[in-house]
Amino acid sequence: MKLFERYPVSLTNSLTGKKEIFKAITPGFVGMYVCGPTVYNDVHLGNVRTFLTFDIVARYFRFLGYKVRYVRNITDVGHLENDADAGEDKIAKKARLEQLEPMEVVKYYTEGFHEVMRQFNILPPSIEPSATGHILEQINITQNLLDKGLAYVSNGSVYFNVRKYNQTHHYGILSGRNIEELMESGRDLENQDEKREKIDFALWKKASPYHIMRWPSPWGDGFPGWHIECTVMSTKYLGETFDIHGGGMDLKFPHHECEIAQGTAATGKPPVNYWLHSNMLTVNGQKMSKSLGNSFLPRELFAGTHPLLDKGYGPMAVRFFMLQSHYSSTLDFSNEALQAAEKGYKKLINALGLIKKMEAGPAPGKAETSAEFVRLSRDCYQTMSDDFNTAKTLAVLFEMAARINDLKSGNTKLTELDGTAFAEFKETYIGFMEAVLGLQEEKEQNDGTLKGTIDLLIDLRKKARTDKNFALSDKIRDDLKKLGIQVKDGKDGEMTYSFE
RNA sequence: GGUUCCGUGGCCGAGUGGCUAGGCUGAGCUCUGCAAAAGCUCCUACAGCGGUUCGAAUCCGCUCGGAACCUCCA
Repeated sequence: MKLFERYPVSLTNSLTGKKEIFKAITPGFVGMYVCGPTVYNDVHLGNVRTFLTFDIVARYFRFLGYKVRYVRNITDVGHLENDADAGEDKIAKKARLEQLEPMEVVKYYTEGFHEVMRQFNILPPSIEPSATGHILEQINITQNLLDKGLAYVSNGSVYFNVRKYNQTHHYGILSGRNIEELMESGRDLENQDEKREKIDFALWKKASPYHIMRWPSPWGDGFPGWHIECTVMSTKYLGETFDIHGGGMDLKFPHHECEIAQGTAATGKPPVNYWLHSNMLTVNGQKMSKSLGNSFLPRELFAGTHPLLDKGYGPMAVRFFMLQSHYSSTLDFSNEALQAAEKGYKKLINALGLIKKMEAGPAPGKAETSAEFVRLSRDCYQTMSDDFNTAKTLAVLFEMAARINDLKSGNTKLTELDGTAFAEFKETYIGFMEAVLGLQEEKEQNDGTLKGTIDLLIDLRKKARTDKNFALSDKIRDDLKKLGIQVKDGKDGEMTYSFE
């Protein structure tokens, strides 16, 4: 029996607002699309949270034995400033401001994005398509929608006819809106006389003579609208209907709503079975965003240079911090919370190091103790299968860590466990820590010289303790502590150390 | 104004009808030459008011407070 049959995953589908049992379109396979970054600027921590959420989703599905095709795009054209149809292209604007080729902007920030993903141990997707690499497909689907009468050409641009679509489908199905309300509440924007209705959105935009990003099309030189790229790239690599579409909560409307409308209009089928939305990272209760000026850059966080931080935090501590809450809840970012997370993270990592070195004997062990270890192992699967509840899973891992420390200190003897129970426990703890949650040891910044020097001091301290020269042994320990190296005395004279 | 969500112990945060979440902090104990680490114990909460129910943090209503979306945003 496959793991995913034993621990079926339930997830909250934004489309229905309910928790549903996940059923793959093709048994054993998962197709997932996630809206990636627009590469016109540095990614901040709020962005990281979303990509972390779906990293966990992909990792867990794989861990359960699914074959996952995870597509996450790079938006390198078409994402407009201010308003989806009247503003300036974000990439083009940045390129103009910095006097760069658009592709220079794109390359620079794409690499920056990848570097940040690596630092947080967020695994790369299976396919990372870019919008500019799919101009033809975007033109084709736009033509398709025109042919079906669901789009219209206006002054060299092409717009999706929302009202027409709404006659046979529900525009607003995802965000719980109806077009009458939208017509009333939407803001009146300038330069929109090209559109028949203000809720219509651009599939293709005509390029002004000065616009630097442009492609020829049946409607003249121009560039694709924002929403269409995701429809094109998701269906191209995952099929007309695929399993999961993810993204940040703030993309639910209008972006994902438009994707549903376009996709459904083009193929006659709903594009996605399960919509997943990750909630926002907040600072003092407010959404972290570039426009509000309250965003943190990863490098500010690592170095501790942001005014709101007392010190720097490693990417793994931050990863742990984010995993302590459920992806569907907002998470408030604060110095205190981060400090607490750092300590908790170290506890789990310490236990990870310990259990890796432990081996159980073939002894039959005590039934009661063995049963508890097995129960904890299964709880990990149960909590993760319950809508990827990483917070609950961490709670189980903390219990497991306590048991590991018991084994280390001898409170529980390894011989009390039967071999299979211990093996399952060990495999589960390591698997959930590393493969599922992606928590690993922070990269040590020390080299061989430092390590050798510390080992020498430790040897001297051992000698001093054997000689009962506690003044000297304490001095070595205290002075190392001042340098940020914590020496711990174990039983039978062994010593370990860790960096703080 | 419309749509949606949230308000949990000193702090962060799970939890959607009955059973200890967990982490951090603080106090105590055990272990230790002393520490650290670790284990154990304690501090035990659900914004307010009303209702449903044998029973509610969990369902319903109202009030107060906060947030997101309706404009680019992960």
